[in-house]
Amino acid sequence: MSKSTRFPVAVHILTFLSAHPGEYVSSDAIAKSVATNPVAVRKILGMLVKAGFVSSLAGSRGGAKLEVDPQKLSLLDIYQAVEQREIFQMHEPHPNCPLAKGVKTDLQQVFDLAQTAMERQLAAQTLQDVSQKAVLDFNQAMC
Amino acid sequence: MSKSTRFPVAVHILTFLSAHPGEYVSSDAIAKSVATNPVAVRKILGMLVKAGFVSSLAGSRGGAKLEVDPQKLSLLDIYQAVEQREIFQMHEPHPNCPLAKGVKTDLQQVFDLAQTAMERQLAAQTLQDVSQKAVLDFNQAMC
DNA sequence: GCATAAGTTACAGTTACAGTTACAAATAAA
DNA sequence: TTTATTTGTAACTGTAACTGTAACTTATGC
Repeated sequence: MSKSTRFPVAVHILTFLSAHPGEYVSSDAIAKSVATNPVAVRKILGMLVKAGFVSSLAGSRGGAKLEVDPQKLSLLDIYQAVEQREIFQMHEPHPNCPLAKGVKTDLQQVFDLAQTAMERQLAAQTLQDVSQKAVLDFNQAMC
Repeated sequence: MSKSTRFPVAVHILTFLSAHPGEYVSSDAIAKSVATNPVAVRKILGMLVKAGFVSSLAGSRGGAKLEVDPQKLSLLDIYQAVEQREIFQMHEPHPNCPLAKGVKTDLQQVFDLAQTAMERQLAAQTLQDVSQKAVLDFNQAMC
């Protein structure tokens, strides 16, 4: 796979916003910390706005602002907002082969179990958990 | 991600082999059941040979043969043989930003926990578990 | 009006996967 | 020994996704 880094970038963005509570932060400022370009940041910010985690304001002195409590935002929430895909993807086996049918059914069940186990771990962590230390460090020495 | 279907295809291949114990099966026959082409099957078979799960024989009446007990081969074994990638990939944030550093460290830990939880589910299932029913169906009605 | 900034679209570059073709090497069977 | 079969591998193509860049529109504050 050419893998997406949308999920870690989204967490990074939200952490950045949580370090500036109540302020509108520009995609340009965020892009510097993430080490990417403002358009990439805005694309992901758009998904976070759709999910209701962030609000944005166009124009001078505009930007993005965190709209939820970092303690109440789980990593699973973030993951599902920006990365809706499932980990495993089934292939499309021969439709008339009974062996293929059996494999498909059983494997899909295992895939679901594995995905759920993974998601349970993400659900157990909040944005606060992963951003608290980072924000403290940040406030002592800005980028 | 453009996602790989190597893992489910590998399970399918191994199930097919387990339905023909002691026989050498050609990549062509397997390809028909998987609904792909023989070269794709041989590529994955090559990984399974490297992992020691399968042996192969070139030439007339050659093919691939299962070399392990389906009850002792976990889905995690198969997954790791054909799909070495990690689910989540970190981005490369600004090296001098303390906020970025903190996020990176904490997120990596969460990624590891989530990946481990997923792998534990795969480790709990054997090839036998997912192939048993399929093989029975298959022996009643071949593809 | 002007500067700033989000939002969107379009395009190029990169990477990964899947499928196909081709061919050398190995092996069994005639 | 010759022939047919089959693996193993390399090369190439097409497709899809992600990233980065540029250009443009829209919205807002000064």
